[in-house]
Amino acid sequence: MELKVVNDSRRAAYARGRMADFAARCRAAGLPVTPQRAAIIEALLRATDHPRAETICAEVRRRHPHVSLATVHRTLETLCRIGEARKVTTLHDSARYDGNLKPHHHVVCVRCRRIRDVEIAGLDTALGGAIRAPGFKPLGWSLEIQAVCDNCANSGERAGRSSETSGVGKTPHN
Amino acid sequence: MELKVVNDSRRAAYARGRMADFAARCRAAGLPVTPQRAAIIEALLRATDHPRAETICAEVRRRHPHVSLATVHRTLETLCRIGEARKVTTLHDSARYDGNLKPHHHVVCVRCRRIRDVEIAGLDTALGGAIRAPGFKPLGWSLEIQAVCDNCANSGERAGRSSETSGVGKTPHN
DNA sequence: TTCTCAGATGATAATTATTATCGTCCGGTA
DNA sequence: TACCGGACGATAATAATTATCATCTGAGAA
Ligand SMILES: [Mn+2]
Ligand SMILES: [Mn+2]
Ligand SMILES: [Zn+2]
Ligand SMILES: [Zn+2]
Repeated sequence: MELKVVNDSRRAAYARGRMADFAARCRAAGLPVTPQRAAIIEALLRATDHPRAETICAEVRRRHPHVSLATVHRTLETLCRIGEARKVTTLHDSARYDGNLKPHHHVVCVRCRRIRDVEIAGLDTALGGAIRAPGFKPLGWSLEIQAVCDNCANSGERAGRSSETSGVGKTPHN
Repeated sequence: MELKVVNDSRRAAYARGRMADFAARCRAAGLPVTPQRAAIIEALLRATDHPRAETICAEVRRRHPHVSLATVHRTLETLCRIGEARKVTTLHDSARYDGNLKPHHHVVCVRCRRIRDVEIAGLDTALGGAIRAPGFKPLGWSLEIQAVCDNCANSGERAGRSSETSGVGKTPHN
């Protein structure tokens, strides 16, 4: 299993491609194309470090000093909803603790935020030899499986917060 | 690669074992053994769903109605620091967004919270066939590698928040 | 082009989670 | 049993996010 840190040099081309049809994709999603939205996706695509709302806001304000931080928050969630961005941190709202010290991984229900332990035989052994990220000293790793639990699947209701749709797509990984 | 949801039935025995030497391990870490600490670790070990501070507080208050929520927060962080618990959510403090829609994973510096993209050839293919968690409909997954970046390793300073030590251990996974 | 309006934005208040402060209390040791 | 440093409870402060609401604007209709 080969690990490599993604090369920044390809980002520019990727970003340009994404910006090219951004307006069209907005309209396809039924959203007006506002200058704020364009500036925000542009800043997000330019960033290589998975920025927070406030960082993006600061970046956007260099050209559009009037934009509100609330708009940046709202827009980022909107971009996640229409699949133009994703949230790296699916469980950032409140800290969750674990008393189980044995190596294991987690499956998370994106609706009710239930978290259950899972063991994946062979994964840790396979990764153990492969994790050599240049520029970083690895300490450990954890796999999070995003899912919908049977409870939530049956009852159409949402027990969790608003972020069900953000960050997780249909395709493997997000 | 075989995935299985961890059986609850083994939890009771595990919890009993952990409680047995909890006092000793506290003293070994130089911490007084207070009734609050015992009650909190007990509640955490009893829980199977990776509770939040407030949930644990509610549970603890059934027997000790006087405990403060602040103490529960403090104690959970302390337990993480001495390795009696861990935080499932290493990046819960503020949301981080990603414009890169291509399947990839992340390496996170536990000090400055820098997040970089990594690609791990073969991982997604290997997991794709294996992810069948009973009770859950999987939507996707993501691997987070905890690490210390070279910047932080050199400068002994901490640029990030307090949670460097919590949640991540020396051993693979955490 | 001008008109119209649903929805977007900005300003700001409210909410939520967490951490800091500080006076009092107590576990551990002599 | 008396002492002391750290832990606790109460509460204030902070940080991130979300809600509210008056105003503005993108985009289709005329
Ligand atoms: Mn767990
Ligand atoms: Mn990424
Ligand atoms: Zn659920
Ligand atoms: Zn760092």
